Amino acid sequence: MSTTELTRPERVAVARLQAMLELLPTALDRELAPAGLTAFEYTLLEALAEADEHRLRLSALAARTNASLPRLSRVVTGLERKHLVTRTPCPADARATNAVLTPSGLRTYRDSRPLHAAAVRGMVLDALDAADVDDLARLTLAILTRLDPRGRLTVTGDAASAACAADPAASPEQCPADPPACPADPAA
Amino acid sequence: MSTTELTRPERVAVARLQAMLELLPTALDRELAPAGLTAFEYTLLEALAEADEHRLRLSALAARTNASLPRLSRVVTGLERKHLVTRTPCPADARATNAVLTPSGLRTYRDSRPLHAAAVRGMVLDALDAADVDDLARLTLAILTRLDPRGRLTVTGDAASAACAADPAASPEQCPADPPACPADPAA
DNA sequence: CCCCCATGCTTGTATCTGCAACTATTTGCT
DNA sequence: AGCAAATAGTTGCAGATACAAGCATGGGGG
Repeated sequence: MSTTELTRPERVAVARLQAMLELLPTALDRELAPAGLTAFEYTLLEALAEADEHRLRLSALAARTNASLPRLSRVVTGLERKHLVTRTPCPADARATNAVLTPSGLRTYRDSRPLHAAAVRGMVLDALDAADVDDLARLTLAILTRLDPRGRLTVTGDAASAACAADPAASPEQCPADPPACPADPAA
Repeated sequence: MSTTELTRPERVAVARLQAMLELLPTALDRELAPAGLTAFEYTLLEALAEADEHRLRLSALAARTNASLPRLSRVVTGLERKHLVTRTPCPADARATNAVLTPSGLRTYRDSRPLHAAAVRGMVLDALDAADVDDLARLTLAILTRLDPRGRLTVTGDAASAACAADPAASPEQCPADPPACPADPAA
């Protein structure tokens, strides 16, 4: 196992992985297009819908969705233009901004869920049985642990923390909550 | 297994897959940056280096790399600007254009291989054992078969054809060769 | 109390990508 | 032949992203 040459099974796996990396994101976006959303926008709405008060700091949202802050900022601007979210300043920290799901945004998210589920089923899950799904979860976790955007995964090194960063769908509220979770209700 | 709701293991697997889809491509590009290449450019050079006479029609190149023709055209233009490939008209079909690897391009590809291998190892393979690699190959094939860019995979439906389209690294010369492989040497 | 640095976010710029429209060439049908 | 449809590539245009720079606020030492 030299450091330069890959074995044949490795080359096969990597080539297929690369093909999937090339095809899956654009295919997902196309299937979600009827809802007027990109896959990434859907992910944002999902994160907000699951969040307490439907409200999350931009940096927290960026961390959960593995997006850079510049990117997130612009996408949120786009969602604001569509009246699906609003920006509200954080009373506790004037630097921070909360993204808040509007009623319309929540409705859009809920309306899009079946479409999203169908897309994911049609392109990924229908090709796999239950054991395959477990394998997929295992392999992706192993790979994600090595990708480690900043120290979010390896700082602690424990599987729970890794699973948290990788699985916004699993149990988002039990995560360490990167920032101390900005106060939610300024009007109360 | 209703058509709307996903099970929890499914959500976990999908969330991790999505995270990987978000992080892996940009991470690969960053690791390959020292070579002055994007991951996609490297893939193109690899395909040409493995091709007969280091020469491939643009449409064949696009098919092998799962890229759209417009995208490929522009990237090839970029590689031409760097003197890594040249465009040569196909004598047999005046519509077609061959991309040909220059000596400099071949050198660049060979020089970049260790860097690419190290990147792939560091971000993917080192996280997996031999059995995991097999699982990865199996899962990605299953998913790719359902993605099916045009009918390239399912037209025949047999595993060999699917493997061919998904595995340029496996045995590119045994593939059906989408176009009849344009004549190579106009000067001979 | 003030200065320095870290944090949170936004924006300018360059590049990339997809889609659609367009040109040129080949193929098939009559 | 002659014309319609398919194929091969290129390009205009709009939208998206990364990187770097910039701006404002917060948190500590001196």
